[in-house]
Amino acid sequence: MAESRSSSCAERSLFARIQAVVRRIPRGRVATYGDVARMVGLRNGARTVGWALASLPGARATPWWRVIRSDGTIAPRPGAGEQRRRLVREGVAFHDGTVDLTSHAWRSSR
DNA sequence: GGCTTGACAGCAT
DNA sequence: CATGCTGCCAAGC
Repeated sequence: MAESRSSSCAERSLFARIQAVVRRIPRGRVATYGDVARMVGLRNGARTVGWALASLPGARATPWWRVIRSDGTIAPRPGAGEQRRRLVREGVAFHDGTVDLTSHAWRSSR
């Protein structure tokens, strides 16, 4: 295989791919960084996903707030409070500051 | 070219 | 249950 990881038919930057995946998350559901990473083709690129979301130009229509940690907690970053507020507003149930992934973990059909 | 940083995940202590 | 270290991927300097 000549292709390494990039330079393929759909040469979309990880940036665009990650955004696309995050946009696919239905309202009232959440996904973890590791899950999103796998959806874009990375096995352990959870950090890469964080990098992409952190680099978001302006969020636009990217529901970054639907992306949380694998523990069901929210990253300790400025705006985490708002993130939790948005999730709650969408119908996500929090349990002692933790999202109930058992009920809200979004499973993409790959 | 290589080192550092970053919205992480998983395992060991 | 809390803390620490390592592994992985990409961008910035």
